[in-house]
Amino acid sequence: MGVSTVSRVFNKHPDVGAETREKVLQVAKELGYRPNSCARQLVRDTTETICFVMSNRDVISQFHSKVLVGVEEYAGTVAHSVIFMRFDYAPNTPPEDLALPRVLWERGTVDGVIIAGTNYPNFVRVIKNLGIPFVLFGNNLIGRMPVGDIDTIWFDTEGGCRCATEHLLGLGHQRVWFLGDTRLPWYRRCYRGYVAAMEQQGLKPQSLEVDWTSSLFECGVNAAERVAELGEQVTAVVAGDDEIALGVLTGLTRRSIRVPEDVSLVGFDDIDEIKYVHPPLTTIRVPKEKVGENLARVLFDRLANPGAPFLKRVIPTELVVRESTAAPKPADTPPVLDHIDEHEVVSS
Amino acid sequence: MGVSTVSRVFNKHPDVGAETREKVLQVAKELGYRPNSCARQLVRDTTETICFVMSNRDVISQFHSKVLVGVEEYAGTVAHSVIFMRFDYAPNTPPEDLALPRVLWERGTVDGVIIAGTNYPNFVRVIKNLGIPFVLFGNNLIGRMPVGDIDTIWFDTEGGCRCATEHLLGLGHQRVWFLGDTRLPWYRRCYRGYVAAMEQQGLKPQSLEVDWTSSLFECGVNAAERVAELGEQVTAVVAGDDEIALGVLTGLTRRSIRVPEDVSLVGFDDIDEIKYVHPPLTTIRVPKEKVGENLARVLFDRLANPGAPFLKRVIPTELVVRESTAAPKPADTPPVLDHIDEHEVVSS
DNA sequence: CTGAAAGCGCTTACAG
DNA sequence: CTGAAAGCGCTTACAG
Repeated sequence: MGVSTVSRVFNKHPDVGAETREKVLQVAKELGYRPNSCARQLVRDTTETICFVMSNRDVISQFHSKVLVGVEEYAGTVAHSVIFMRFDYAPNTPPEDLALPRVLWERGTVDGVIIAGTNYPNFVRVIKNLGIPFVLFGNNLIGRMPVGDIDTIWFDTEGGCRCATEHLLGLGHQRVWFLGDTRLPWYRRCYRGYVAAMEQQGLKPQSLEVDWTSSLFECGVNAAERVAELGEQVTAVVAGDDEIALGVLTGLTRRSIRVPEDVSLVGFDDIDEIKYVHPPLTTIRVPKEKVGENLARVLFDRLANPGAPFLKRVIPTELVVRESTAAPKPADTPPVLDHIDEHEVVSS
Repeated sequence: MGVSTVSRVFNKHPDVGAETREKVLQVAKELGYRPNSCARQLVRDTTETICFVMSNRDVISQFHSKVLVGVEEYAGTVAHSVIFMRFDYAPNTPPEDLALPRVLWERGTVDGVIIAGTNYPNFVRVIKNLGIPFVLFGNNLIGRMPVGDIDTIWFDTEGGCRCATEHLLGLGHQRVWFLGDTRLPWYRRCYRGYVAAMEQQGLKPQSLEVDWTSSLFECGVNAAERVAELGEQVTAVVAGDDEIALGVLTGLTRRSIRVPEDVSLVGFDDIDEIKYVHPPLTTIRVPKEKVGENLARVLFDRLANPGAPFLKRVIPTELVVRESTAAPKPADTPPVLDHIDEHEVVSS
């Protein structure tokens, strides 16, 4: 019984005699034989593995958890495993000085890489120059970088935020403010969507100014103070993400400003937590697993077809209306006093 | 320039001439040579990889996110990558029928595996019988299984819950109820800790009965109804985990039962969300990254020393007092009416 | 349908 | 200090 026959049996090669096959399987079972994938990978020049790198993050956010699951799931359908790896680097390190982790630097470990987390052009360039097939999660890229010669997956921040703003305008709001750190590209995109919706209605876009050095939640809490100061000038706020919105909600609640009776509030992301708060937040849902699935799909497409044109794929986002948004109160109606009853009415 | 010299240079072998080394590095750079780890692994009979399997879970919980990070971090220190893999199986499948994923079944893919997620004895047995080095995260194991011949890592549920209960008793509570689905082993351990603390004080342990078929959050909400019915008979509740506690908090708030003024509440886990709620929950902190680190550490110890005695390591948990627990109100004092002011006092 | 042989890209004794 | 040679466990033409 030659070794090549055993190989054929285990690779389900068609032309091998039925009884030979049985015998091989039989003997293999008795001997506890299990093929060595490393040897196979060496000769076939494929690693059956991709790498999911999460750059510059200490924790796996809920978003990244779900993206990772989406990636793992899709990879499974094409018989690939996924290595999860964190990787920290400085934005300013010149590409030639950037020390890559072994998994990426060496050959024979991964067929391709998905670049997630927060990224900067230097790292992306290194991977590109090395010739490793990859796809980049675009939303959290910081810094100028042409994306014409790479594959990127995005979710639609601008469209989502525009939609959120339009939802508020549709409810009759006019004094809608934006809250987000517009120095960061993802909040800037968010802001653009907000501005587009406002200007469409001839309304003036306005941004709540806060100090962005604390945690997002705390910044939200602080922003609530600004909202309190502005009083009647703000009837709704569009937050750059749910964590900020959660802070705003907490800050407003502490000041007895009611959501949505006094101020409507909308977040972005649709993290699970916003179901636990009172009231549950209206938000823009990002299809996180789908982002992961697309990252993987595009990577495997690239692997299968290295010469194909590069892709920039944008995944649509979706408005989820919950209980934190309502029509603004008519200016001359006195506020309802009973908090609990008021809310029961709204949520029914 | 022989291939063995190149190998020596890249493996930092000491006895290689300085100028030879330089030349090799020089030429390697010019040619863009990068070693193939797959070939190295084949000859060295090590994969430089471990597998983190998360069994029977659709999503990566916050707990598992952090455990995974802990694992990845430790693995990095010993130059190993970690493959993240979900794996679903039925509890009742006989071990011999359990179809293992390739990564585990074949040789040469991983040196060892960390079994996390929710597990049953059948899968653990298969891995054990296959002879793959592994360590099991014990807390979410369901079903009877001797752990004398395997390595397990646990966090201390019973001690934590006992500590939480003692905290309440120390505040003067007597009518402390437990809430958790005691058909599941982790809540049962929690319950045991609660019972131990109660009985120590000569108090009768009592468990809130609810239907456990909905989500944990919903079950908590429903339990709040029972609390409302019981009225003065319950001054504090010990929840089996934070998600349940969050449900209880929401349910109580909807019924205008104040936490902690009317009822004290303590959770278990210390998930991030409980900082966003009002009041922030007292809970038992599980050191999640440390659980991950220990899973990895014990696995690599096992790899280094296959004959060592098997280990059951229990990671201590820790009480975190926040604002959801306070002394019970004196029976004859009328309840304070102003919700906001009352809370400001408590939280200061 | 089956087996002997070459070869994947390394590492590691073994000579020199 | 350096190189030729064997070998890791497979796959895949190539003969038969």
